[in-house]
Amino acid sequence: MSNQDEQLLHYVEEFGLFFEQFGLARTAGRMLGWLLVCDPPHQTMDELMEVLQVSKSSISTTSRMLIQSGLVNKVSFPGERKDFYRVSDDAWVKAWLARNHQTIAMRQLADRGLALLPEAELDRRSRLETMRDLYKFLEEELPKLTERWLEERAKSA
Amino acid sequence: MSNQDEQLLHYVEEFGLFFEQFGLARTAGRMLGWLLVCDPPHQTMDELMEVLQVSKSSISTTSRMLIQSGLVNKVSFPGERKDFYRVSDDAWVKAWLARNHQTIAMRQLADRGLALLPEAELDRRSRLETMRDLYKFLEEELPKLTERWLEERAKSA
DNA sequence: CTGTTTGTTCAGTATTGACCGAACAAACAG
DNA sequence: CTGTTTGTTCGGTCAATACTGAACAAACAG
Repeated sequence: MSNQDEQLLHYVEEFGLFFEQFGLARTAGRMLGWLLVCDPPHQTMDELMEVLQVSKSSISTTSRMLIQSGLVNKVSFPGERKDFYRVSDDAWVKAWLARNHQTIAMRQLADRGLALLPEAELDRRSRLETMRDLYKFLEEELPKLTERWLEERAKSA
Repeated sequence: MSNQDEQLLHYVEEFGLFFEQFGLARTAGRMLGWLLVCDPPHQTMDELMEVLQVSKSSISTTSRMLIQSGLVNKVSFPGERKDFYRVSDDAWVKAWLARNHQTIAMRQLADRGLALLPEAELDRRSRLETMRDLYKFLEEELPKLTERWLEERAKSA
């Protein structure tokens, strides 16, 4: 194994650990990391098993999850029986949009709490209102930011 | 127990489950949820034990973590030996800032990967560049958004 | 100084979930 | 039809971790 491959594998581990912080499975992070640096960009299950040193079943389960979340695509080629996996072109926009959705969920959560507190108890409501106001603001502003990014991206391409 | 208390406890459970999604411990989410709706806003360990039905040691560990993350403050009162816990005034801004920091970490992660790939292999670098470009954009724009929020907040207060 | 209140730390337990190997299913080649 | 390739599903195992109870430490009251 070349020196560069060794460094890349180390990097892939780092990638796995990083995404583990966010509740993603270790293997999912590693697979994503490898698919970002591998050559060619599309890889088979066998190749992933070999590189990441995990079982076929892990690859199967993990890839299904990554595909479900939109970060990875399954690709096929004529005359080739194996499936290939590669990172989605818009993987990171998808990831970013998923986080925007979380802010909506936060605002909704705050609202559900406020619905349980009497209108009259102003002081008691203020904590949840602070929460709701921030996430409401983000709920409105983040899509604009995303839009700006997509435009800027389209221009430079 | 009143009907409202029952609904609130249900809500607190919901809160716990929601934050569990993000890797936060169940109890931490429950505690945060309760501290958002309780009356008065400051609560003792004993009260939290009673309401959340968890051990003293759990409250101790969990509160320390929540204080560490800046979401909760420890408060005391003259002539009162017990400690009180309450949600921090700027808890949600803190939470939001923590997420901004994650985008920085993402950009750095992408850059570390790019450092391992030869300058010449343009195709191979493009995946990581896509990742880095988005998070670079967010790294620059999110602080501006936060700033706007703080100004708006200051005005209406 | 003695006993009580308050909070932290630690060893043990239980639950969750990621991973593996094997059995299975489906598609294809000969 | 038969055997091979490819991928999924499922039961079992192992590791991580949240939680508990008990022992401990620290601060205070009498």
